[in-house]
Amino acid sequence: MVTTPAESALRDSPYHADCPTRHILDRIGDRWTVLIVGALWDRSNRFSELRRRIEGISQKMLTQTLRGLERDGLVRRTVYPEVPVRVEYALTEAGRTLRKPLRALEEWSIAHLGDVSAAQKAYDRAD
Amino acid sequence: MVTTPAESALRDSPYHADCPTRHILDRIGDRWTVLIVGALWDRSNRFSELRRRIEGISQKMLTQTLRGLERDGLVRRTVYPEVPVRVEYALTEAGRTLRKPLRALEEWSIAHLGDVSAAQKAYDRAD
DNA sequence: CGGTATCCGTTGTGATACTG
DNA sequence: CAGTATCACAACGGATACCG
Repeated sequence: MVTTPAESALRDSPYHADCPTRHILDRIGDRWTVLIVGALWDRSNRFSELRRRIEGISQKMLTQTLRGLERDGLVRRTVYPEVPVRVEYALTEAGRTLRKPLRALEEWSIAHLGDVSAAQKAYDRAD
Repeated sequence: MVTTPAESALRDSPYHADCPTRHILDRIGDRWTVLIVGALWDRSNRFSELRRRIEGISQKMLTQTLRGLERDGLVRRTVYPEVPVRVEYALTEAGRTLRKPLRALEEWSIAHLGDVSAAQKAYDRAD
């Protein structure tokens, strides 16, 4: 039997810091991670390629987010010692397993974000 | 046909700010939302009850997070004008639809967080 | 090319005091 | 009981300059 978010969310303490769902949100909940994972979905990318494809990301945040993903074993960094140096980033097998939960999030968004937006407008008009 | 995170993540601009997956992460990616949704999973709760059940949450963050969920139509707030006043919070039908994506996140966490933790240790030992 | 280092504004969160 | 108001502080992220 699989536990529900409801059950596990309240099973742990203190601060429920080890709620499993909170842990993955710490991992993918930031501004850039899902965009990088998305960009690496089909094939590996060079650093500069990622920078171009992900509009608005700074060099700092691209490096920082990639380092985090590499540290967690979700992305593999490969350096080809050519001149100039070439660095390729690719999802690992573990990284690919993110597909299912990310897909679930995306499907919810597509199905419900219109309602959420309407609810916000109604709420703001009311008060 | 359903789009993948990979495809949709890079379709939009600028900053890919309207990637659907990013939008739901803006909604549930904070520190307290999933814990509150979890606490409301089976039944409605009073304000003080939520405060007791969710260890470590401050009054400010509980209020603030509940207001956001109410504004988005995911939680319904009901005031019973007794003395002293009683306020009940419950998930709406829309709020209950979060079950599927939250469950997917939780299953990933349970299946993979051990590997992630091991990868972190290996990475930190290496460098 | 693929980074690091530094500075700095913004945002998220917590502590505390007060209120209808 | 269920909040609101205010202050303080740390983390996040962007801009810029520099480097192997």
